[in-house]
Amino acid sequence: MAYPIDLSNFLVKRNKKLIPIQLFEQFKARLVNVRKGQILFEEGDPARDFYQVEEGQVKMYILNPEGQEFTQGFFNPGESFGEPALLGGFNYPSNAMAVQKGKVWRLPKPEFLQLLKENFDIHIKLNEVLCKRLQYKSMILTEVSSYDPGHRLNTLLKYLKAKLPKKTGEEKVMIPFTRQQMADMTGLRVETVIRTIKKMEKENKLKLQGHKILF
Amino acid sequence: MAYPIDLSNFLVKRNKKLIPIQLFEQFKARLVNVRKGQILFEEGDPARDFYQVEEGQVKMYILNPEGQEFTQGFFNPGESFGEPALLGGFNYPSNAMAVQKGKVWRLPKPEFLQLLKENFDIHIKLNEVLCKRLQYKSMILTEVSSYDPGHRLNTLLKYLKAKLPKKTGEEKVMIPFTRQQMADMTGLRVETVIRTIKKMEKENKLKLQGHKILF
DNA sequence: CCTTTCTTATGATCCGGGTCATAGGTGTAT
DNA sequence: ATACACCTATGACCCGGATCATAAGAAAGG
Repeated sequence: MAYPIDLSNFLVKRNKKLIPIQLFEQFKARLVNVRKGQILFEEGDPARDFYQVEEGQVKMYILNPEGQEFTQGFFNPGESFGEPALLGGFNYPSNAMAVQKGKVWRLPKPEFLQLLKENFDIHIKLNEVLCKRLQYKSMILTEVSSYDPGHRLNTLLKYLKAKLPKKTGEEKVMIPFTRQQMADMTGLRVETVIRTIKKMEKENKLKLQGHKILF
Repeated sequence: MAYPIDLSNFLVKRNKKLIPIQLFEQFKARLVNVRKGQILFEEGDPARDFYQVEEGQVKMYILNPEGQEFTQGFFNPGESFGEPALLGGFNYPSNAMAVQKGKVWRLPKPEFLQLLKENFDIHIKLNEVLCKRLQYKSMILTEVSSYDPGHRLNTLLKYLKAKLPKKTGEEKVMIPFTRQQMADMTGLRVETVIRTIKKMEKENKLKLQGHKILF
């Protein structure tokens, strides 16, 4: 289970709205309030709507029978989620949960397709989003399939650093994730992440400020 | 290195052409001859063209520094490849090699975008392809990150079985892959695949006919 | 304030799958 | 027929990360 800290700026650059509010309104999308911990859909559910976060944060994840979680991704304001199942025509392969209280746009598939048809630029942006997600998955897959924990975490941190907004002047960024969350993203155990992070500090691959990771 | 057996019917249903020849001709795409083993692009190359297999088979893969291969996918006639980098705007994260002699369509990005703009149905089909590829990656990622070899191979075989053309009447299909190739697809070692396949036979999860796997 | 619940942390143990060595089987090319 | 390159197969060994136990720090909520 995730620790409820604020993860709001993360995994994809902010202020990159796929679909603007005005278009949602034109196509009569619904803006739904979600409470913290609310499940939006579960593994196996059929995909009928397009979803985009307006406020808050959504996590997609799967649990294996032993209860271990693997995080597929975090989605922030302006970002859509669940499109693969919608456009690929299959049931959701994972769960979606609101990490915190917020608002989410829902647009039924037929209206969504019409919207794409009438807005080529958005359709192209959607392609871009899907492609970047494939890139992320390929990267993680490569790591998980053949590298040791140090390499895996290094790659994850590098990726995060590139996505996080950089404060001018400082060359290191603070990683806004707990070790448990990094474990869930890389398929490692929390103890392994803890030990590896310590080792990486000794090797000067990162700095620790209290428990916070500077990379 | 891959063993040059015929893998022609595999991983995605056949006869599903994304873009028909007539459209390629209309947009003045080039039909390029490729020889067996030819590299079409390599990790790090910028993505400038859209590719679709006309004849033969293309493999995308990465090699880690120790030389171990991880297969990202096989692409058969009618299937496109390399679109993520093209549409996501990043360099190729992996290599593409012709597994056998064949022909490949190449269409520069600007013309490709124009084609999509004028053909909404193809744009939607492209989305579907990308989404299914995401589905496959998520599946493999889930397996690799938290399951044992038996579970991983079972999932891979289940997936393959669903994609392979089924002969009516028979409930088992023959898996057209070597153990090395299955290892490259699941991130396992060939010895582990061999041992696990044998164990699965004892557990009646599959049948062996000589060395061929019936699932 | 205190309690709860999540965090980070560290040591001990264990075992599954990687690694290495060796060998026989199978298909293709010459 | 022979050679070669890749395949399947099996045993021995080992090590890295999972697992389990335990505990102290930090944050959230009443």
